[in-house]
Amino acid sequence: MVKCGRPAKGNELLSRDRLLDSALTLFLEHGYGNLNMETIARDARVSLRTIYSQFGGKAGLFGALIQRCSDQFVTGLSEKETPEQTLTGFAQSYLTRITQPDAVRIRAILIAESPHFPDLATGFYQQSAQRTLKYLAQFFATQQQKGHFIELEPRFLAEQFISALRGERLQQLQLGLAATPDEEEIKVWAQQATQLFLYGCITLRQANTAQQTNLK
Amino acid sequence: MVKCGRPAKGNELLSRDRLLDSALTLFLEHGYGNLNMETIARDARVSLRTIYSQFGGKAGLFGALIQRCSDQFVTGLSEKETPEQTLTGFAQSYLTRITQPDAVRIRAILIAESPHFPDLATGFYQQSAQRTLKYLAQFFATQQQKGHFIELEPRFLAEQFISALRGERLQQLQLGLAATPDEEEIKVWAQQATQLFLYGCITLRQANTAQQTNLK
DNA sequence: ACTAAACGGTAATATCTATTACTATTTATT
DNA sequence: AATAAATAGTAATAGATATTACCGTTTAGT
Repeated sequence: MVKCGRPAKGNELLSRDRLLDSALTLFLEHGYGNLNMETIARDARVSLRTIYSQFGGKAGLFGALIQRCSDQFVTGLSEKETPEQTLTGFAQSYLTRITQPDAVRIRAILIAESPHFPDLATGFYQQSAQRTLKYLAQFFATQQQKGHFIELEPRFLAEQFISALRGERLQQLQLGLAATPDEEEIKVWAQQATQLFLYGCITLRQANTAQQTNLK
Repeated sequence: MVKCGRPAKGNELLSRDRLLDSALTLFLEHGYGNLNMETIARDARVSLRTIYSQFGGKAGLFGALIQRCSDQFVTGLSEKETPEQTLTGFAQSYLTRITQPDAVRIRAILIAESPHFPDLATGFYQQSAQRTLKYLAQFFATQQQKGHFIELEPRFLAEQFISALRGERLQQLQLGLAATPDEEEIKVWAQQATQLFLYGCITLRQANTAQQTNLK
């Protein structure tokens, strides 16, 4: 017989967190359709009834999970000396996050289930990608005012920069065809992608300088 | 009672094609896990036994489907007057193909099932993406010899160009958050992405010219 | 102390579905 | 004509699983 009964005061959220942790791990491992509730309950040392009373069912549990980890995908910028350094720094943080196996997996699962959970997909995207894009766009807008970047929609620049960062490697990661890059690989990756992108949107004078000094 | 029995000579492949067509449509609509064999059999006016004797099972049927449609994702280049025109033309063809709802969906399903069908994912990627990237890399290599592009790995340039083309919009499409673009949208999309990319890898003299003439 | 709330554990329910079996039918092959 | 091959249609098999029900236990609130 294991300890059971109404939880002591203060511990009310303990089992809830433990449940969410277990469920996240298991969903990442098995995906949505191939994971059964009993496995979750056993792993979290929680009764099936508790899951249903707290989350309403499998879908509710999955939704709560996605919402809880949406924030982890937001990446901000920290200003450095030059725009290039700022963007390269951002690129490294961003790539480090989204190439994590768990991050790749959660995206894949969400893509797979998005037809069944359209609201969840929307919420996740707004909480993660949209916010990151907003920070980037603000940065580009500011730099444009300083005359450092050509006059294109800041939002467009932000989207294209993010897209340039992802690269083909992320597609391969998503299909399980490539290994998670280590820190050194990400560094090179971030730098090359950022440079290639920059010389397309930095103003001409600076572009010349950068091209002559940084590219061999 | 419906016609049955051994098929007449010449019609042997008829039911096989009809089966594959039905299965493709249904897989696209329901995904892999949410589609049952009975639905496929009814839709294709085929018995369950026929499916199992021809494809071995659900997995075999799915595999045959993916292989049959891999080729449709390969896009080649047709040389135009300038590199920019060539790449823009390619961009339009490429975007037109990969933004088709069916193409988006098949990719999403494959991503979702890639843990269960690693070989299928590998085969699909090699048949489609790898071949397209190869064409692009050859083009960049040729242009580099003519001195039109900076000296970076042609393969890297090809990957970054493809990635730039996809843009954030494709992510949104994959999550079901955006509508399929029409021809006009794709035209703008292709042009903007190509230009932004080009001024990062085209040689300086040409970059200057293009920037002055094509960018407002 | 007493009641209600929240829990764990087991089992039952109800449904869904991949796969196989079986029978009757049509055509190819000899 | 006789046999084998390939099919359609129906039903059976076997297994999985989301959800609910029930029972005993522990703690909060009064």
